[in-house]
Amino acid sequence: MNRPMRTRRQATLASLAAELGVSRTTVSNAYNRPDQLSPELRRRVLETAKRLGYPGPDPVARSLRTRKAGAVGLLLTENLSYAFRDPAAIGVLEGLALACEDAGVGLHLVPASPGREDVAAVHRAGVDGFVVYSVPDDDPHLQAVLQRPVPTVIVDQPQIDGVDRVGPDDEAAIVSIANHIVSLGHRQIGVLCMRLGRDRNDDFVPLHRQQNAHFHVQRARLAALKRTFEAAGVAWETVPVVERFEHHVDDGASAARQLLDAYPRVTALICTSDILALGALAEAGRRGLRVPADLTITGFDGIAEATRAGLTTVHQPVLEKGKAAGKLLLGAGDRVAHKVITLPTELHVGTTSAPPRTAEQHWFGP
Amino acid sequence: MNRPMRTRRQATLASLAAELGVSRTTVSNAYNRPDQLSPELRRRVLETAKRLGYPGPDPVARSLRTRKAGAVGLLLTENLSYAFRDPAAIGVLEGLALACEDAGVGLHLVPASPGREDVAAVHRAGVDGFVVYSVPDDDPHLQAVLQRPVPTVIVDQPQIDGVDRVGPDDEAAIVSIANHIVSLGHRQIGVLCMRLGRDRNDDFVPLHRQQNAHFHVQRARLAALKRTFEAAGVAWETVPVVERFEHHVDDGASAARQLLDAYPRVTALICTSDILALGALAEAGRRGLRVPADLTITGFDGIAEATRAGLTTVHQPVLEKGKAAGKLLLGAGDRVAHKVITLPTELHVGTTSAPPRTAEQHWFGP
DNA sequence: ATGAAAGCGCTAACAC
DNA sequence: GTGTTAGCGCTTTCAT
Repeated sequence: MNRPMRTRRQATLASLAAELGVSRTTVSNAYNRPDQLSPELRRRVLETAKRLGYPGPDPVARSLRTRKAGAVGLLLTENLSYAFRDPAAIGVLEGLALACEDAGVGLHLVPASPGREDVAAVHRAGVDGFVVYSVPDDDPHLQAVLQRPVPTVIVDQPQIDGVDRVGPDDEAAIVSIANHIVSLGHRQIGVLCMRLGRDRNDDFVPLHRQQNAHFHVQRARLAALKRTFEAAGVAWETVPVVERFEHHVDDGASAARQLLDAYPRVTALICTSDILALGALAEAGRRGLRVPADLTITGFDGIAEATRAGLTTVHQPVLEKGKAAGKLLLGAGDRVAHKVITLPTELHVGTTSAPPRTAEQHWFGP
Repeated sequence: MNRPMRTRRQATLASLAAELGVSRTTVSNAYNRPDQLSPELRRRVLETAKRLGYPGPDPVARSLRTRKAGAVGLLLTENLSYAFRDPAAIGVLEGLALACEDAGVGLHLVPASPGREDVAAVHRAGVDGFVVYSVPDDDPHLQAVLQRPVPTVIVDQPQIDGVDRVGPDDEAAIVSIANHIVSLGHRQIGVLCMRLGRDRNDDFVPLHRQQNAHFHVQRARLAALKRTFEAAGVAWETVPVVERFEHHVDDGASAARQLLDAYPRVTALICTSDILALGALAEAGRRGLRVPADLTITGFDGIAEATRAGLTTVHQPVLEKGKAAGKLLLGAGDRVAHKVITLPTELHVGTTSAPPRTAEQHWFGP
């Protein structure tokens, strides 16, 4: 296998045409519309191209002319490690990539860490549309995306009027978890949640922060929990909520530790992600708490590892989410009305939830 | 938050300039070289732009002019699910994405499933270079990439003269595993390996297929094993090698089953990836074989789950691999000589390897 | 500090 | 089946 020359693009479509003594159109057709010229001529063109080291039409020039970049951008503001280590995020990425593959278009990951307020990358991306995945509602990159005159689909959050969106039925999902917990009899609960804004707060979350969370999904989940538990007679102000900025299993563990240290009487820990729940599970083990006898723990997402661990959680179809976003975007055409696609979720009751030990057991127990 | 108009790009840099009664240069400068015009004029330009709904310079046109796409392509020929479900591959992807982020360039995933022989996507990608990850040496997409007049870096495989490459010291790695097994005293071994070519062969692997494998890495690993074991007096023709086309834990399990059914006297199973090894581990459990007392199992990669499982394996720095590839590509400039970067690996002896039960134990055992 | 001129490399009408 | 004509929207010397 020998290397082609790596010198600066020497031949262009025009020079090839000149060399051959034909028009540029003909050369262009040789590549793009084989049926528009005689096979013989086409053969000659391609052969000469090879001889001259002409690599075929320049993709950028073609894009300019055709007004199609052949790629969709993916905005994923969280720092990448956050995304690449969350199986749920990877599922979305895979689904989106699958949809792109089907359509034969590339998937362009936009470099946008939370640190760099540098929105230029969004402007520089040669894409026909954007998928935005789970960013806070005040994200400057998102603003920049919405400025671009191309269709956009948001996955999960935020919810923005007039912008296509695909996400799970979050409301129903979290309510199903909450009802499960309530009906088991739990009244002393605690909540572990993911970051609520772009600022770090690895601590308990006061009410106003819960209500002003910049991540719509987390905000909605907390609100739904509040509603459900208050309906069951639990005063939400008494429910401890602990937040973590990072999203690894260890963070779930430390959050659980912080919460249980301060509220040892809690009988159920509701986590807004499986990752956090897996950490909580580990922490429970470390403290000698039996799950679910001593402590009920629930997650959210339904990732494979959670299933293996028997976690009670709500499963959401992440792969489908990504696929749906891709299809929605690629089929956007000149659609007038915008679309919101809501995907179903499903409560999976595992082996980590059970009724709380009764008050008697607590007071007179072993 | 209100939606910008989604109508076809109405304003261009030229029309903006006309509207303002200034030259296009000035408008361009307002965006790209703020120091080249008076703050006052710049303000006017930007404001008018907003009023006219001009979204800023078109990225594709800019790319054509500057001859910089601001993105690197990633060719990942395997079907995406293969890649997105292998933690080692994800590590590479993350590392590469990190490097791109640092440099402020996008990462363009090229749609190229093995099914679609459609190489056009490679031609259509507006990128400044390519990273190719672990493809067979006869991959047509790879050919297409090499045709393009942009720098290319190959990760892992194949090895091609004159093309930059970054990969682990595979040779040393696999030899360290082999020596470990040999020195423990194993002589009855079996091997589980990943796909050796683009054709499916979920079965035992005859010698000629081993030697002609189109995946360089697998070929090299098998060759190194052969060498090492023959030096220890094991005739390689007697060593069963089972191949799997897919690469999930279940595939490792079924491969182990196939091998152990036919060769029950095997005392050590060498797997060319941790995923396969995890499957083998599961299968061993299913058969009531104790690991490592009854059966030694080793992996390759050092993924997190393997570490948790205590697997004896060779760890390779996947994140670094991706980062190195990105840096190499982005720093390529007009370098003359090509580079090969070899990353160190490390044998991690876990709890899945031990000396074999002696012949006596085999024959007169319980 | 601003403008005029000259393409970057290609494709799409439309004519022949 | 092949060529002619016109840009796509922008940046960049080089003048002024």
